Amino acid sequence: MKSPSDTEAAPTKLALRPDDGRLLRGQRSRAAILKAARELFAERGFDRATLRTIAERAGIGASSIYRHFQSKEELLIAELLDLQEESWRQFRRDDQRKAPTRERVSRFLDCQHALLAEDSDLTLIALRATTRPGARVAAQVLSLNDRTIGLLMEIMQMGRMQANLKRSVDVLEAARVVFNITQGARIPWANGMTDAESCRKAIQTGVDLLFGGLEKS
Amino acid sequence: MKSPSDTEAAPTKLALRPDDGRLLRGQRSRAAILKAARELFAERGFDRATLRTIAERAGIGASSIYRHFQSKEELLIAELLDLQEESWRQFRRDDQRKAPTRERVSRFLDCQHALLAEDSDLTLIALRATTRPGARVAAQVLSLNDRTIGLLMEIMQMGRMQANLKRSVDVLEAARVVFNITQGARIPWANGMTDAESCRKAIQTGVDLLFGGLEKS
DNA sequence: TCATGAACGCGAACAAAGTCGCATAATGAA
DNA sequence: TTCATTATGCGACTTTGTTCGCGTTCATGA
Repeated sequence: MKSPSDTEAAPTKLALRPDDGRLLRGQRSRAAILKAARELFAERGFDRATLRTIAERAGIGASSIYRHFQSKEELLIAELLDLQEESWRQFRRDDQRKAPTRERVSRFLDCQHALLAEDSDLTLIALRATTRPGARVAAQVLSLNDRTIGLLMEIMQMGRMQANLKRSVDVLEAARVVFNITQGARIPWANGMTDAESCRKAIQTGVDLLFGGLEKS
Repeated sequence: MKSPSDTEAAPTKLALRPDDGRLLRGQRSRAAILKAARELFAERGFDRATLRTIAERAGIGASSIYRHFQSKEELLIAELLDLQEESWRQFRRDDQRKAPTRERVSRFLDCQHALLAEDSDLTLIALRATTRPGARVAAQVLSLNDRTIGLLMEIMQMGRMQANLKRSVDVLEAARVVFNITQGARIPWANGMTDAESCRKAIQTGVDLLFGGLEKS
């Protein structure tokens, strides 16, 4: 399910149309574009899939894509949003809220990894999008990241309450660190320097390190 | 018929020319390009600085740039390489090898931050470069990252030896985590979501968390 | 019925990175 | 000198994401 723009900073739209009308045509097009894009991204990878090719397969003109998306990257990001939702759903489905925090975090990351590991372009383009300050994709990815961090924070906050973690821990910062560990570990993987499994292990090792700490106590 | 000497041992140059000749012209051009590029990047930012503008200011043709660099991004990366060296030099200049590991790491990161904080494009484009698998820029940045990680590892290894850190710590992984913390913290900053000082604090907080660990002992 | 306005679609055009084939210049060998 | 070689330079061209202006469709309100 998606409702990406709840409040559109609305300049007060003068006349809202009911959900039916010529919007249907638009929705069909949007779906066709996304389908074609996902296929072509899977076949050739993001950079080799041309907007003109995508448009052709979707049966519309290339420039029409911009009626529905603001940039090529947004085509992939739309997919990433869906995938993240899915991974969170999977996590929640059999999450043991009373399990040790470290374990819960670990499972959360594994769920995410399992879905991302199927398509390195998702990671890559999301990262690239964050190097476009001001663009909508950048904001989208950044806000997606914030949601991920929020979920991690939630888990860790619960652990802190249950005296599972140190009282002094700043859960927001801790969640950020965990998130950064995953992001960092995925870069070499997305560049083909390591395989998905090494990436997963790197993430888990990093999390273990963070939980245990480095200093002698 | 032709190019019989194109065996596979590429590194062996078939016909070495002395260091002087028309190479001088090339070196001058290369320097002029870099100078023009740095100026224009500073004036307008990376994305708004056009290769043709850079070429014009450097007094050569746009396509000639590709005799010296493989991509626009490489123009910035060259600068980043210099800057990193400089930051390491600064760190070493008054590094106290006997100081607590946490402090040394902290200082290392501050040195790095001080130089990077002056130009967010450096961070941004370096990150973007890592989303171009196969490109030379990607390899350059990745290898630069590895060097940074190596230095961090060196510091932490020393700490481990001096019983400053837990024996069980995997210093390579720990160094990676520290590095990832810095990378992750810089993304919101480069996107204008936070200022340089918040970025610095985020890094330091993250490192503190990592050193102390999350779990109750 | 007809004007209105909004969402959609399209081809042409633009911008800018990157490629190609050829020209030039400098060097050493014959 | 002359020739071969090689680094450098360049303008025309290609590619590709994106913009623009104009046309089309269609629900609504008078």
